[in-house]
Amino acid sequence: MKFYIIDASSFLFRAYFAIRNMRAPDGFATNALYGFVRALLKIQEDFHPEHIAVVYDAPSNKASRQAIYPDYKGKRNKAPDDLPRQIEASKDFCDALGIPRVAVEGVEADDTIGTLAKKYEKLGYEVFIFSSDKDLCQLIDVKIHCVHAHKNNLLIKKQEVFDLYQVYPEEFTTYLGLIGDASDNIPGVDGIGPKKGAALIRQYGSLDLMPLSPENLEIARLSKTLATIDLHVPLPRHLDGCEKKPTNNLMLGELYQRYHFKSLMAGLETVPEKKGIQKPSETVFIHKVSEATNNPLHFIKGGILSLYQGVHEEVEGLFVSVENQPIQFFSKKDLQNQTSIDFFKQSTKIIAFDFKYLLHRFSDLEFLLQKDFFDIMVAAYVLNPDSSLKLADILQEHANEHVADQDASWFVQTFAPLKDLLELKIQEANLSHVLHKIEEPLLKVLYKMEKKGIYVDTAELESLSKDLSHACTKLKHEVEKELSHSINLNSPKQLAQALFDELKLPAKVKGKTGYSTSIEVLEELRAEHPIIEHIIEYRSLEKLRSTYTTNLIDLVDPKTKRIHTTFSQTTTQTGRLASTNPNLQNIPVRTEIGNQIRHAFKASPSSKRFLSCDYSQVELRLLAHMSEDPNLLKAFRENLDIHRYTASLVFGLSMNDVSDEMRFRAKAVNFGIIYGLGPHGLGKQLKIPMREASLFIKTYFDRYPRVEEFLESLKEEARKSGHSTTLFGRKRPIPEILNRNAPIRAQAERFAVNSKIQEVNASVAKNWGEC
DNA sequence: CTACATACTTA
DNA sequence: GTAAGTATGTAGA
Repeated sequence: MKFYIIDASSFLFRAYFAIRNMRAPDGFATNALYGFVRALLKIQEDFHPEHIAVVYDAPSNKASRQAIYPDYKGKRNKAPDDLPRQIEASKDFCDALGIPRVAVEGVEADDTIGTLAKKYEKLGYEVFIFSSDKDLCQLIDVKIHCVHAHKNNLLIKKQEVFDLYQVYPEEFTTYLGLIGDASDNIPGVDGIGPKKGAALIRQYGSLDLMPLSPENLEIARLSKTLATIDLHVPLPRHLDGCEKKPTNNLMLGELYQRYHFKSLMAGLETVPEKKGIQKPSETVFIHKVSEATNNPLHFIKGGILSLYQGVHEEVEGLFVSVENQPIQFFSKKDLQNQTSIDFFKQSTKIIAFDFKYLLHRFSDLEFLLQKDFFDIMVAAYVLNPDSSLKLADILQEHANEHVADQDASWFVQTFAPLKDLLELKIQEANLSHVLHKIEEPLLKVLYKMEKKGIYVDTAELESLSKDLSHACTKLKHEVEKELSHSINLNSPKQLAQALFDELKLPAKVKGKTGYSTSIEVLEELRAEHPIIEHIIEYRSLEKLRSTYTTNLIDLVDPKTKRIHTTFSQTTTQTGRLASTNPNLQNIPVRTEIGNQIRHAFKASPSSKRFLSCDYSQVELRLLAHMSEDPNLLKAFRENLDIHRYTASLVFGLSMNDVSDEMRFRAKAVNFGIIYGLGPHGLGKQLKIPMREASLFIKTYFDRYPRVEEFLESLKEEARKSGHSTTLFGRKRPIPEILNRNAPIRAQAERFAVNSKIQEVNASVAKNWGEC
């Protein structure tokens, strides 16, 4: 037996903000109403509930929470003017659809929902609560679940709550007590957010055991009380049933008419037909058929398989299209059976969208990596790194097909013709080498790297994390002592107020939201006040702590005890890779503590060596190669210190006479050149006047004349063709190169200069064997 | 909740 | 002054 509870305000509020400008002919706003009705219809269609209730707020002005904390729900009281009428109207729709409504006088919906859920749980029902209010997570129990209707009916059980928040449902009120809840105006403890809150609960369990100041403990307790749902609301006796009654079609039709819901009106009688690609007549469900018969699969000999990952009838799996065959669907479980595996083994070629991700998700099919494959996402990226890589957009752009629907079986049958189109365009654009010789071999390597993961010594990170925590707390206290009040140093807003309003330090740089407190600004203020030093140190340490210790530890896979990053092959404008979850490309290295973090990456206990390799000055070497500048070539041929050498040329001294300051400046120019930097930028970087910087750059080009010519040729090429091209033919559109607005044009020129150098670098790194 | 801004990390 | 990603806070939908 299942019982469904719907949180009316959650749906109404959400729709109110999500849908714009919807009105009935008489001017009555209908945006929230429409979204709400759509949601009810969808729930009805998806779940066919027999026992169900829609719950409404009915708080009086003396609601109990306001008695405790006058500001409670302060923000929510500013409900928009045209919402209350829609809330009232929504009740008519419930009645027309035969769905019981529940509202208890003087009681908020949360409390009514909680009481109802517990009551029906006791009666032996499995309870599903539809709401996007996270407060309700505290109700989740073995037989009570929440459903996120806006996230494809995502079911939230105990474990999901933990996955989302790192706390269990029974700890949820404590959690809210700590972190607060902005939408309900529950204050929470200052400076404690989801991460800290969860960590405190993991470490100490209850509020009383936590190291909170008496003041904060008081706030946390009060907040917890406010966030706790009352499970003993007096329910009216007639609620015993909560049975769904038949829909009153006549009444529903009238309501649709009144509010002008034309699209829904159509739904009363017939289902509208879809346009575009013909929907396949049939999807064969392997998991159903294979149980019933012995020969379920549409076998192939040497066929091309199109694969697309998706969800069908609430089962995750793979849609497979073979020429002239019905679409076949394999659930994850199906893929473990040998007959299925044999089916895939017979194929000769695979067409997929994001093949690397697909293989991670269906690792039983890992062997497909050995086959000839074509990845639609990667191909579209090679053609144009700037365009959208969503499948629907690719179809639109390259095949002029409108597939707005997210129906996976529609997508998968477009793969074969789409592949032919993309392949043709790639040949025309001379990009076959990039796709087939660089990106496709790389995809396999990346898959293996991600799967293998990298070992990291978590004990070392834990210990660093503790040290950093202590150091940060101490620095924070020092700052608070000076200011004589508490402050959240992570808040630029609070910091700016303290520095520029309270301490009256000179504010210079302004951003969109107020005065900047960036590192450059703070460096300037160093001498002005002793706390600046503390703030600078806090900043860098807190960054290391939050991003590179705690977060990194969380990302160690419990099964493999290693970190498995995801490399994105299709993100950057220049052909570089990007790394996420975590980003392993920006592990600290510059500072002492940064280095300690990097050293936690080491040989795993079961291996002997950890090998680290790096190209030295690869971009400057490429610049030397492509420009053929004699001086730059000489420097690399003779293996000189390139920055020192540049300084000796620019300052007209022997290498031995170059001072550290001179080398520093030359280094800035060497790097700056690669980024297309001009006098303004160099001046800012080196803190010298623009005139001086300008002269500096001029001298630089005098000594490296072919470099100047080369950079100019890059801009010229972009002006002529509208894009940057590399040695291998990879292209990046640079449309603004002829823009009449000088700053925009200048930026486009910088893109043109940098893109080629960075692109060749990326291609060399991606596949040195082919270069 | 989502999107943006700020600040910081790397090559 | 190019190319990225993440944590955090904040405002507006």
